[in-house]
Amino acid sequence: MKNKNDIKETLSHLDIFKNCDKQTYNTVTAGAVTQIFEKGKILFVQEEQAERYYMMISGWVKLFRETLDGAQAVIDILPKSSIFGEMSIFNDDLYPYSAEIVDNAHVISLPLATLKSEINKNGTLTMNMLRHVARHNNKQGKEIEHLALQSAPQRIGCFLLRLIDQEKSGAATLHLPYDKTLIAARLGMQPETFSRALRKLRDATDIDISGATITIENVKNLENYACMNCSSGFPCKDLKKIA
Amino acid sequence: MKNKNDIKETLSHLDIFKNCDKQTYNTVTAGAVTQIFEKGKILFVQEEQAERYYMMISGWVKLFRETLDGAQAVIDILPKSSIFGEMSIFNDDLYPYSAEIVDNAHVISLPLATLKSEINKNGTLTMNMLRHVARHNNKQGKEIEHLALQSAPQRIGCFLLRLIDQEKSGAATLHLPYDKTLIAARLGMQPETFSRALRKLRDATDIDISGATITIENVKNLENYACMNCSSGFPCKDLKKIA
DNA sequence: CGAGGGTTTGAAGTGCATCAAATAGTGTGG
DNA sequence: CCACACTATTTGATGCACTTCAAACCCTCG
Repeated sequence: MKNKNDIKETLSHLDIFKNCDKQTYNTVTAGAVTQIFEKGKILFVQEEQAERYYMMISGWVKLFRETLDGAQAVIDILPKSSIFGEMSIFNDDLYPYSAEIVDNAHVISLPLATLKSEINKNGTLTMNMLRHVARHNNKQGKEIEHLALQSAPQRIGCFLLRLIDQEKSGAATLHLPYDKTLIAARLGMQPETFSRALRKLRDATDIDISGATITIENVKNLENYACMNCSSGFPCKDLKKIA
Repeated sequence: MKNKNDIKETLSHLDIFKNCDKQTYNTVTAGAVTQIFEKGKILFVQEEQAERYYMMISGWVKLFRETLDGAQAVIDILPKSSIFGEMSIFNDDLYPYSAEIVDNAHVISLPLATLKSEINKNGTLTMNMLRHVARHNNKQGKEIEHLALQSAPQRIGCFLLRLIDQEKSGAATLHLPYDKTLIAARLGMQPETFSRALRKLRDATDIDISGATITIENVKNLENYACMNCSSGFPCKDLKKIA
């Protein structure tokens, strides 16, 4: 359990609060509360009146939209230290997507109203929001490109590359975060396609797969394969930086 | 030919300059010049050092990115009163895409440097940029959804709906702006696919096609077909609002 | 051990891309 | 005004990638 000071400490690392003066910071974080949610919990649904925005401390959330015929588009699956729901202030105060916890999670939520009113008053905060939104923009741009130009195995490769932390030239081991069906949805493909595409990727790049654990001996190899028809040069650099 | 006052007048309608004080406005628009370009003119290429941003007065520009293997992804094709290149200030001052005139055009260009420095000083301008970027975000989000969930005929239908100005329930006539090959690229499909998909759309929705002129007797019909698996309800409302 | 969800595999279908060629349109110079 | 050249658009045939439907296989957990 976190107390008030812990919460403030955690929040202070967020991009959008960088360099903010004490006063503003205190105002904006005033209504913060932490909560624990289990897998399956729906935090909010799209088009609902937006009251609060959220920050992940641990666990994973799925952001998605549903179409009239019931199909679901997974927009993103966010790890810890990501924030979401904050874009509602530019969307007539309606959530632009739904959010569901997909792995037991610890989150902080904050009121949108104070953020919104402070943005109108405080220059630094506004600049931070601007930078934040602009980055998000870049990320989405890449996403569009990937959907249009990459094959299923390449999209998986790109996804794996973004999971690798260190920039080591040698081998890397990682294990997949949430379940494979979800990853498939995140990458816009069917579970079956994911399974087959992963095998194809293995055959093409000498990565090793055992269950949810993947070992990549030669990262460069994977980069060559995955980033071949991506415009942003090799390691999709911009995508990794962004929460 | 526009003189200095005409230019300022034109620019004052831009979203990003809304409500700005005289002082700021004059500073930011100081280096504005208008130019006329012919079809085929490349204004700038991706990753190039960004010095200026642009506003279309007439004609069309194509924004695109090229991948390592030479494939081209058309990001957007913008009509008059759109601005572009301005996002470079959040992209390390490099243009995030290339821009090519696709129809003889009249444009105003402005220096990025002043915009950037003013944004740091002026609250209203910053807020405007923020709103601008946030809208762009919404638009891109929809774009991703469309790529993932809509069929080729549906994407064309959606494109047509966005071209219809009036919200009349009856018939609507419109003619396609730039050539069909470009529309196909904009929608992420091959020209052949476009041609076939357009026929399929015609068969499904009773629209009438003769050359570049399209008559839609029953708009609701088209909406039903095109927006069926789109999450943003019927007439893709948000997309239309944005330049 | 047995139930149930996640994952893989197989077979068949669909949609879009690609290659190739015919056709329609457009602008040119004679 | 016509013939030619050139480009846009359409049409056909074929192939590949991903989806869909179905069934088997795991694996975990009660």
